[in-house]
Amino acid sequence: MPPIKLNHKEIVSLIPRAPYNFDANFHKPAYFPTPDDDWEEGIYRVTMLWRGQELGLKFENRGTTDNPEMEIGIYSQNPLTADYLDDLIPELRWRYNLDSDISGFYEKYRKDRVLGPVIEKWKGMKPRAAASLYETLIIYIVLQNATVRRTVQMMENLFEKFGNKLEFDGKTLSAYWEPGKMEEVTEQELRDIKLGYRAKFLKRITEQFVNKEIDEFALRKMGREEVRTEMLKLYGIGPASVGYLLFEHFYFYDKLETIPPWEQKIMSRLIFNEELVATDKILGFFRKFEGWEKLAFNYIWEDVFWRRKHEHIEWLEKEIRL
DNA sequence: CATCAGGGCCCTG
DNA sequence: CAGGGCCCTGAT
Repeated sequence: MPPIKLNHKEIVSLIPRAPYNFDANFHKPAYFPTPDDDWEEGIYRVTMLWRGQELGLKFENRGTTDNPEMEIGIYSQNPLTADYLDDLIPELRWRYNLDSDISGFYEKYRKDRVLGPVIEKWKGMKPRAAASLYETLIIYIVLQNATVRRTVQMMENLFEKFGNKLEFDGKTLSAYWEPGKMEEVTEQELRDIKLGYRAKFLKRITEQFVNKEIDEFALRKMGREEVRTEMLKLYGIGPASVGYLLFEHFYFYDKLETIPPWEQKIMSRLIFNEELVATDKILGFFRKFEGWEKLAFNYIWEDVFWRRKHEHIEWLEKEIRL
């Protein structure tokens, strides 16, 4: 299938709440790569499926961390109406976390021995959902019990089978699909593209979205515990996936409760300079960042993956299993 | 060659 | 609440 050309373009300008670090928010070096987006300094391109339309988005940095501004090129196959755009903008503000206020975090921990320097370096960095809840759940399912290479393989197979390719601004990127498209296939067809036992999880979750049993917009208004309870009802979503969802998708910055083994190894090195420290001890370290435990964890985490881009860190390479 | 664990989760006893 | 099984892949 040749790519769909998105020849119409609208431009909007948005001002995030300061501080907002453009590159640290659009590019997350700790994530495995997916074919739906593309980053270079100051420019981020991504596809988006919104209200039945396939879009190409090009974000360009037009400001600074303390005085942030961005221009967004919105590419589409057919012209977009003013109503459509009015509805899209708030969604972009949510997905790229333009509005949440993290100034309290900086005021409190600016002088912290461990966190202070990292905050200084990455001021204005936040988690961002980027994708819809359905799309994010697919990612968490294929992450489970798999190495990065295998996760990448599964995502590629999924995009190949269900997604379209969109061409805009000289690039071709893959787009996600409506749940209905995956609903049509059998579990066996999903197994055929090497999803293994995860095929059942995806089928069941897809069904729940097709039947409109999950309302992402209602979830965004709920409190943390309520969201946790709702997400745990999803077949194939357990405590580890929920831990990521709460922070990365629903922007709860507090309550660090569990540390998966992989993160435990890396945090042991970063904080205690030891090979392996008990999770209780690591949790104890983060307890002092009350109300911001997850965000504190995330700053230290993202920092080492950014460093990895231009610095060889031997022990880290061993932990990143491809 | 066979065996095993991996950015988990479900189900059973 | 502990432990087996699960898809597939690369490491040993």
